[in-house]
Amino acid sequence: MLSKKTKYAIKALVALGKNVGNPPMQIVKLAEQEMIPRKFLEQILLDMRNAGYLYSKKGAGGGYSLNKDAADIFLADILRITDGPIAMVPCASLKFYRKCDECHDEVTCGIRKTFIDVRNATLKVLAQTSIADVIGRETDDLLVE
Amino acid sequence: MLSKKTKYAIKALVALGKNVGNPPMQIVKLAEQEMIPRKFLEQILLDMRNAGYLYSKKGAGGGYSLNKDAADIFLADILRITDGPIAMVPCASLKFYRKCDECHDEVTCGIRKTFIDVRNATLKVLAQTSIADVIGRETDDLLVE
DNA sequence: CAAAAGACTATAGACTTAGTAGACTTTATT
DNA sequence: AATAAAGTCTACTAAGTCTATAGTCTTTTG
Repeated sequence: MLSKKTKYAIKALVALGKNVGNPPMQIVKLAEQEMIPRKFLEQILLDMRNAGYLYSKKGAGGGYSLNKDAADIFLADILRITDGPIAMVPCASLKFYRKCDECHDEVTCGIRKTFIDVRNATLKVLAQTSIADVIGRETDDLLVE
Repeated sequence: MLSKKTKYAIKALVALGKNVGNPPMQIVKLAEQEMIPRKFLEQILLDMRNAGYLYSKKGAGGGYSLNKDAADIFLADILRITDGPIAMVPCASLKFYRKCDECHDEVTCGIRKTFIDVRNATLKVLAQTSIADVIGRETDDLLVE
């Protein structure tokens, strides 16, 4: 399951993506608008900022804005910051590889092979879906009608 | 991340899959062989049994054996028993659907749409990979050489 | 009847997640 | 220069989940 942290992160990025062109958005406003606990959001935005996805400005008139094009921020990268590995077992992880405690012979492990397939399938979606795509999909239905 | 419970469940099923044709296997033996805490394994096997995947026999000479063909036991079903939903968000789950706390308008939610894609991609692998497949893949490398 | 095995329920401890608190720093405005 | 508006950073707490263990009960075999 996706953590709330990750969901909040995506929602915040989506909101900031829609805010492009306007002055930066304050944490408080973002928190209210997206119904995210303020201090929790604060931490999440910090992480996103430290990872280079957000630009922040202190002081009066400050706030947060995207530091990259929304089309260049991919869900896979966000998930890795907030939730860590995308693979379901550490030994199948691309970016957070770790030997499984229970595993004796990794080379012949049938479980591992299967979960590498799962990881690849998941990544095919998440590494290609950007915040811009998520925003685009929100209005899909409206466009069709 | 897959829980230990799920990993143990898969390992146990694989071991029992290899044991087909022999007398049923006792919990203690299975636990030792697969290095799984005995009482924990006990619970897991019970779950699998109650879900119809295992047959158990009490008393002297008793133990556990598969109740279905290893080719008819799919990882997706096992994961659902041990870890619950396969989707990363409840609102994208096929078997454990639940509205997301944070979600206002599910119909136009771009996040949901993306994670339905992820779920489908994951399921495409997990719902088609059986315990027999996992066993088969263990020896893949040996066959190639 | 005794021993072997599984069935079932409860509980404890460790870890993770979600959320809160507070003190500090930078910037803009007056 | 003073003040207020904002973000930064670290620590902490509460609740929940996961892993594992313990103990008692039931069934089956010899």
